[in-house]
Amino acid sequence: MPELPEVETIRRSLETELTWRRIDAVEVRHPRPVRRQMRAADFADRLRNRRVVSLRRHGKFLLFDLDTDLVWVTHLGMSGRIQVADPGSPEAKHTHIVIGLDSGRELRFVDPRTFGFMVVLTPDELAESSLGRLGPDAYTALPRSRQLGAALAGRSAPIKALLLDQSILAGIGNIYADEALHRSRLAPQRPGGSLTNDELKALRAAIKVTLEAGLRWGGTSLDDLAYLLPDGRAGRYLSRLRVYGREGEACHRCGSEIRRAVIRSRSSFWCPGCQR
DNA sequence: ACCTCCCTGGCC
DNA sequence: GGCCAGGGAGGT
Repeated sequence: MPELPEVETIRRSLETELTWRRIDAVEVRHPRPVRRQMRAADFADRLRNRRVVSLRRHGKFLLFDLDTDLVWVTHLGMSGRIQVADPGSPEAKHTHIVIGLDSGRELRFVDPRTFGFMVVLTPDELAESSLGRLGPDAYTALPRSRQLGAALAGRSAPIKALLLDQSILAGIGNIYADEALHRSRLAPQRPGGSLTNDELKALRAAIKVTLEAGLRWGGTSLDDLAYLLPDGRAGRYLSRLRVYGREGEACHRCGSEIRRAVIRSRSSFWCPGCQR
């Protein structure tokens, strides 16, 4: 499940393949991935003959700037993958969108669960979209602990739920939220507004270190391989996870048994021994 | 601020 | 055959 480190890894690996490439052909085979396009036909019409100028990311959203003022937005959802391949090479099941490039290669959007989407937006549409309500990027614009505290002040919701709220911080998902909380020794159930200044500092530092670690290892590919790099390689952070998916195993820090609980209908893993 | 739904592959 | 994974939109 692509979170910030996975999406950033994908963005970086696409940069050489896409920058200044012209889009020659657009084939949409399944309507659902373009559901966010107000007029479905706009997707292909707005992409065709445009060049990709730059590749940006905000939270889990990929933003490809075109040589007009249009922005090609991609969200990978739960199971979305972007592949760049030679036309005619074997296609993955659930290849929903195929975009031909003037390099002779093609970009394929593959997404079994179809939670992901692609859409091409004008600046106005972009501002009005959910991207306009995104909080600061958790990696490139991580707020100081003071600002983080201000955002969490008065909130009784569990800190785990607030870390997943993209309007507070953009880019953290279920895995990195649990990992950052373990690093900061905070229990996921703690009310967001209950964190002391020292705890806020620890949390901020933990978010930074956790995202950097994820990035360094190319992100987390779970056993389902829902997330893979565009060249098909897997991220290698899975074996370094400290709590996520480790229910019943020993905490590397204190030896206690990792527990799992459902918080806001999401699995949370934490160590009752060293997270308070 | 919270709940439900969307979707398929994989596993029991 | 049924359940689980879960990001984000939309509704209340």
